[in-house]
Amino acid sequence: MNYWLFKSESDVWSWDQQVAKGDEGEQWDGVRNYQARNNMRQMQIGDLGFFYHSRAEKEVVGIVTVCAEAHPDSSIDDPRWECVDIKAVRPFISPVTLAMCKDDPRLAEMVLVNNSRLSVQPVSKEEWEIVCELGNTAP
DNA sequence: GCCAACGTTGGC
DNA sequence: GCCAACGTTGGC
Repeated sequence: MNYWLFKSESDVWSWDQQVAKGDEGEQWDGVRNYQARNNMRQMQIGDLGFFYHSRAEKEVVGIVTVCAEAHPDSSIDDPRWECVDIKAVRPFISPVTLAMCKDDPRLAEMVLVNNSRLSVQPVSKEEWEIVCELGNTAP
């Protein structure tokens, strides 16, 4: 059981759109970065992830779970790119902003804080619990 | 809207 | 295999 973080600009694919997909979920397509893809290849069904809105909001807004393991990305005709399917689990009671993560010394090693460009990233169990606590949300 | 940081591409 | 040029991301 591993933890991850998925980034999306809310005007491209938002948490509300993800929620609207329900238990069916949606493929996390459009990733064109090898590191991000490799992270998705390691995901297993049942892994949990944060859903993060980048650019405008810069905050974690919800929790998702992996509901299909890595498969070819149907949005492009190029076998190099794969993606997983994710579905919404629950929203954060209060969103956790990037600023809050940067302000918390326990999250100094978090990829979100250190490598702002990676769009699919691993989260440690400790970081997972801290961010959930900051958002008053069950881990 | 700007621009720094980063990743990718392609010429050599 | 190197690296300059280019495109994109995402914080500010």
